Amino acid sequence: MQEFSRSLPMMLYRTLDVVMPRFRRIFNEFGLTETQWRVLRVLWQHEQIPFSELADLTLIPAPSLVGVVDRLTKNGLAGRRRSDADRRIVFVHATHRGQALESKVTPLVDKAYAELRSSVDAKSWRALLIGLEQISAVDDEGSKKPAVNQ
Amino acid sequence: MQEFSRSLPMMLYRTLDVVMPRFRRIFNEFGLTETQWRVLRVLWQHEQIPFSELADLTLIPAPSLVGVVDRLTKNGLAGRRRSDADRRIVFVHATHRGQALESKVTPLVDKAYAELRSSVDAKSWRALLIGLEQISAVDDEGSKKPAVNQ
DNA sequence: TATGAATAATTAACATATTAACTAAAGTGA
DNA sequence: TCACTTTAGTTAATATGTTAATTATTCATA
Repeated sequence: MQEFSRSLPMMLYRTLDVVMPRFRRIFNEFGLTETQWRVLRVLWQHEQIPFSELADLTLIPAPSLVGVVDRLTKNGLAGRRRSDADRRIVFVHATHRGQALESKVTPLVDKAYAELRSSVDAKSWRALLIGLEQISAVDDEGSKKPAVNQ
Repeated sequence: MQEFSRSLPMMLYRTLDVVMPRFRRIFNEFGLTETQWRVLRVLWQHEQIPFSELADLTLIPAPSLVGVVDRLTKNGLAGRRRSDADRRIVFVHATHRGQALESKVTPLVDKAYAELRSSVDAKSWRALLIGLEQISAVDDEGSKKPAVNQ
């Protein structure tokens, strides 16, 4: 695998290590973890959303998401309602307090994101996102779960 | 932050979600976790290495690495020796059993890596790595720890 | 309509991440 | 040499990730 530290996985991890701390500092100011913020970020654009869709959109594995929603609920930021049509489905939603956070956190996050983006030239930035898009479109032959668009 | 699912962090996480499962399946065949493999991968090229350097090269935070080395030690794959020159420093090394794994795991990992790489055209692959390199060179103004090259 | 397959969410067991605090050892200067 | 600071590794508390198994429903169909 060539230079280990230059392998794709290590480059991805290193990039996250450089990029995320600035965002986590913001989240922590509001008593949120990064994962909790990802959940709220999605809830803010959905009146309510099935648990499994929430897992897909946040990229949080379902077993982890159970605990995340538990803690958001305990902190009064989110809640659950079981579907009447299909009682297996659980809808998750943001409470008023959860919704109120959006206007406070979002500006700071947007600002940090703009700063990050401006620290790299536009062409490289675009090339990077396109490259990530391509790789993440590669499907894993060995995994059991078929791709969504299959 | 534009389309949330197209933001850089989410694209990075999604890419890892697509890329890593194929490798983890290999590691698991040998009773290794991904993190344990990253440690061994580095130990295989160092007779012994200071704990803090191991943390830097594997990108594993020190508090996590303590437990990882503990478990590798318990499984007879690695060990610790405290430095005589500076008794604060702990050297980590692979045992014979740990070293023996290299020739068994590496071919499978190399093969999976080659397959992944061949699933994307060479130009995009290079652009991607260059983009990651640039972003990971951006230093975080707010973080306490100064960059190594400062 | 009873029954086996499929689905959604959860639980369980273990490993790792995050942040802060702590201990032991070494370096520093009065 | 003593008090102060720094460094390396570790511990602690909490949150999340990974895999496999479980529970409750719903589906499909004989």
